[in-house]
Amino acid sequence: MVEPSSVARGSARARVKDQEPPPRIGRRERNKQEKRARIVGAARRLFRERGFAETTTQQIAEAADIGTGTLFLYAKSKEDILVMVFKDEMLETARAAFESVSSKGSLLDRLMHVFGQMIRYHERDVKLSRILLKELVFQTTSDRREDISELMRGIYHGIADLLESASKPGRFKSRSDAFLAAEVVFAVYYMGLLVWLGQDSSKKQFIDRLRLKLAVAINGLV
Amino acid sequence: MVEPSSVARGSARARVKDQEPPPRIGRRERNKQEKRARIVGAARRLFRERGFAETTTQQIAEAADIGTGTLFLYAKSKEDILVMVFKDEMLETARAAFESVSSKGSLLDRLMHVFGQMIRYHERDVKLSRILLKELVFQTTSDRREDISELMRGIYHGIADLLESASKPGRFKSRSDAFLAAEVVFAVYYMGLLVWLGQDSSKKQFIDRLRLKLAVAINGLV
DNA sequence: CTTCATTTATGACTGTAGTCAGTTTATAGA
DNA sequence: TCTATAAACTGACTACAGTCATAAATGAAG
Repeated sequence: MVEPSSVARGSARARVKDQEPPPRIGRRERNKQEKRARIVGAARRLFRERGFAETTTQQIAEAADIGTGTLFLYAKSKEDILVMVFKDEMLETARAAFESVSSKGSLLDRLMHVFGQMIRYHERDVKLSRILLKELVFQTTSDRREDISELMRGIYHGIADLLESASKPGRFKSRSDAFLAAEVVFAVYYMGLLVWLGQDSSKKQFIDRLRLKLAVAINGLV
Repeated sequence: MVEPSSVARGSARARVKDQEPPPRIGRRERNKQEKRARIVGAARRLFRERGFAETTTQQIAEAADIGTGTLFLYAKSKEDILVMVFKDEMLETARAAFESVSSKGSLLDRLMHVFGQMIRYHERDVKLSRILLKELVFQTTSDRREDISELMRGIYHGIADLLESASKPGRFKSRSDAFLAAEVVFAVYYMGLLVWLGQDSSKKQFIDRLRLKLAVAINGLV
């Protein structure tokens, strides 16, 4: 932007002379990826530092060193940016939560361990997580939908694994049966989480109540 | 507004002479209520006719014959108006659904009857319901929160009644036990609804899957 | 290297939600 | 009745998300 084009060309030439493998296929693609990364990075920092409402798309664009219009080539809306930014972190959090679950303990304990980890993640920035979770169930763009179903698939698989390993062999006729049960478990968690983040009631109360609800679900309602 | 004050005074006098009980306490209050009703009426019509995004707050204010600024004295945001407008309809729908449930049939059938009615309500305007349900779990203003917990209480009570009448006497130690189970049931319904409204997958598939999930929850996960 | 077509980038611009300083209207007290 | 105080109202205004016509960059073909 400030840099004269001659200098830019020069550095490009220099790069070709260096030992890098031929960047032939996809300079465009690399530029795009790099720009996307800059956007995500800048947005994450700003959202964390100032909050969602207090960050303007202008500021994000500026911090990512791109034009305002360009930002909306990478995300359809401000909310879209939010999901784009935190989806990976959430997926990673979920993965770590499932990995760290001990094979000992009851099914309920294991589920609570997993959800406990996730809750701790959201606890770090309640205000932000609130908006994030609200947007997760309301995605318009197909790109973002793909992100979300990746996240959901991961979580459902994890829960289904837990359920299968804790129930007697014949309980689930198929994987999709276990998936169904996983959806039930997740629904209970997610709704509770939304309500907790909405009103800031105490974490302990939320956790205790979640445990009770999951126990009810596991053992049957009637 | 257009009316000269003398005429207004005259009519006030006339009213006093009539048989109406002294309207002393609260002319202001009545004006407010009337204005609020106009806002809700106008907003409902416009949202239904044109959709949420396509309706501007200016249009609502105009249709309700009030200034732009006044609108935001009655609702904190456009989303707030949406909830304000449809909360009553939803409560009424829920009430009717619980009332029309037959005392015959399994618990699952009865639950599905209730949810079926609610689903039919949302089916009328998927796009609008989608935004509405998204906002329901994300209310900022205390007024709106009150509205929503009224709605929720109503639904939880209804479900709890169904659960209690369908289980053997000692199953629920207290009403709050039944409430807990009701929350589980509702979470499963609500999450399913959100996903259904989000992607427009077929209603039949949604209903079938909801039935399966509720069966799983009723009989226990493991 | 030089077209040319296509993809990507840009920032001035637009429409709208929400605010606020100033005004009007209701009520209570004299 | 008139006056003072507080509540309710107002629309010009502001700030910001998102658009769009135009420009630059890229790569393919000659």
